[in-house]
Amino acid sequence: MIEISNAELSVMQVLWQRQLLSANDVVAALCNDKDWHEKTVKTLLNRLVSKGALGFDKDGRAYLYYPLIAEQDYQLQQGRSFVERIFAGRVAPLVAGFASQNKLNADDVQQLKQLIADWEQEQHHD
Amino acid sequence: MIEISNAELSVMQVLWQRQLLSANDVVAALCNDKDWHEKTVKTLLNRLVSKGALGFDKDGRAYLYYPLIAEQDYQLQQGRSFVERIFAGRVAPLVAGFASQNKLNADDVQQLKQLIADWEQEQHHD
DNA sequence: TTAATTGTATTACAGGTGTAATCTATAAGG
DNA sequence: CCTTATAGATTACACCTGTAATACAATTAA
Repeated sequence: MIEISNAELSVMQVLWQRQLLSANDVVAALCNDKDWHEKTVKTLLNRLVSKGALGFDKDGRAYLYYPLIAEQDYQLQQGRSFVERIFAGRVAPLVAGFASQNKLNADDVQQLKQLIADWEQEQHHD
Repeated sequence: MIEISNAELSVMQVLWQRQLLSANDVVAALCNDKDWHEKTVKTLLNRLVSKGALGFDKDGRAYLYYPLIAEQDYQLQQGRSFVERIFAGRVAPLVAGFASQNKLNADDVQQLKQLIADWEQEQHHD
């Protein structure tokens, strides 16, 4: 499994949102929030290419980067391994934590209800 | 915020389960599953003490270790920061991932329903 | 009382990470 | 053509982490 570090993840997130960006595009997108040097971002791009997380097409001298792994896949894999490590594999206690900190909103609850409904439907139809 | 590494976390988990264990107790508890050298576990104990995650009482020449941070606090903090990083702060998509991989069981669903009921109760009583 | 054992403390060392600076090759400008 | 700016490639460097080995101190055994 490809391991993506924290700083690298920020770069991936830019490219998950809009693909085929040049290094400078990525720098521009990131340096709004982050206070990173251009060289830092280029290092991260390089490392991500080495790791097989990004590919690129050449556009003259510059590269246009794109993700080689889908954000959803990454989220699934990370979610599973995180919940495994920290919550012994049970997701409900994590949600309980959010609830206890008032970090659930109506949207979340709506989505959760739908998930539960679907799950029960699935059970029933077995 | 205290940062606890992966290997260190395994040590913390032993001490969250039973406090006031000697280094050898921790080694014994861990070396059932993990294939770690005794020295490795002692290094981890040391690092955790340095980080302020563990304290100890002396028992003669040996130390008896105990956690200085509660597992629940750690879980809350990690849960929030993980969901923030990977899921833009929304917990429902993480649960959706579990559902999609058939990693929800009846217990989880029961707990989630209860959380939702409590949440709605809370809303209603505002 | 000296030697062996056993706890903790210190040191080791390679690979990953955050955070760049420098090198090198090429395209663009004069 | 020659110089400069600029793209990616290579190198840097300190700190963290996984994974111990070695050093030191005190207790126990002989």
